[in-house]
Amino acid sequence: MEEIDRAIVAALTTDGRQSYTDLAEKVGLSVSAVHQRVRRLEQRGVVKGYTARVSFEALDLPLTAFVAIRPFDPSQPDDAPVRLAHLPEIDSCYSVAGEDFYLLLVRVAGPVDLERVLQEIRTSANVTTRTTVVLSTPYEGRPPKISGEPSTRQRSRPAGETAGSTGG
Amino acid sequence: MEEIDRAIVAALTTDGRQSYTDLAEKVGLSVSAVHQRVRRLEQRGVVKGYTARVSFEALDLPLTAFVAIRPFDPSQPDDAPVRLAHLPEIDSCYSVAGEDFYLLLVRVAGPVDLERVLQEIRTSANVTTRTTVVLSTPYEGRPPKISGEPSTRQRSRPAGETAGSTGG
DNA sequence: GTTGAAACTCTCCTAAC
DNA sequence: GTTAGGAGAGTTTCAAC
Repeated sequence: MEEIDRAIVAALTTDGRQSYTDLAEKVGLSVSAVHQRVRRLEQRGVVKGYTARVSFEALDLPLTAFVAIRPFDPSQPDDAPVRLAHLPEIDSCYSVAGEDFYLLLVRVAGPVDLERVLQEIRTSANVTTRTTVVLSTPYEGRPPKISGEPSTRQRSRPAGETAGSTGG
Repeated sequence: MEEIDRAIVAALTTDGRQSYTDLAEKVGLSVSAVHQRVRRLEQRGVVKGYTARVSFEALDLPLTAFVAIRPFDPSQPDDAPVRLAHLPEIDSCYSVAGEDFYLLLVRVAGPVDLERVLQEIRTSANVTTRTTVVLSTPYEGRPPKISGEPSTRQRSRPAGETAGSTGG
């Protein structure tokens, strides 16, 4: 992807609601050009959507924790993500390498809710849990690398080949 | 916080760029009323900003990993977050309870970059690392609980007392 | 705290270069 | 890629309830 597109994405990650006028000024293009690039980024799925950054403390969810889970019976079908999807306290679910199967990020009001959610996780997905409580969050969800020129970066597919493109 | 404000926050978390017209229709208020509530939520810091949700694969950052760090010398001043802030590959930094001091979420292009970032983390903050590679992400950054009525939720401070309020 | 209307800005499309 | 124009929609403020 081009450098100017990365700059647009970085700007939209910092402020997803800024006007195309501001965006155009930041990346040094006209409003029309920026508008067209943003539409293309959205169509290509590079920009998947927009969301508000919220204060979880203000939402009465001051306690964050990571919950590593592994199944009681590893031979059973592994559908923990779908079995846990109904729990609104789970912010994110990562399938991970290592001893654990999944790593969950949960946000609750306090220890009492955490205990309840852990019980619900265990019973819903038939798993054991190992919980790491977050004490503070120095930073979270920072904008991705603005990066002008990739130097040491390896590629996952041969150069010149693009996924899903047949020439149109 | 009121139920209607929570509904607004939930809607903005799902789509941070929707118009006040749509927002008003969803929560059953007029456009002006919704607009005023959103402004108050922003001023109170409940809504801290807006950001684009991006595809890290499309940004050539397909490899996500959790990096748990702990210092070589625990007696040294603990300023790892600031010493690591210059690394754009670090998405989030959590101070955690347990054996480790911090848990980092990093996003890179591949194993080669991961190795480089790990070395930079170790040298920048004088820490050891234990890395957990993310294989896939079933879901991430889900909207927080919409919640109409808190039942089992405990409070972190006495009812009727609000932080920073002296009567204004 | 809510409503409705007016003024303004921005988005979005079109056309020509 | 750029500039220019313009219709429509959305944002923001204002006065009144």
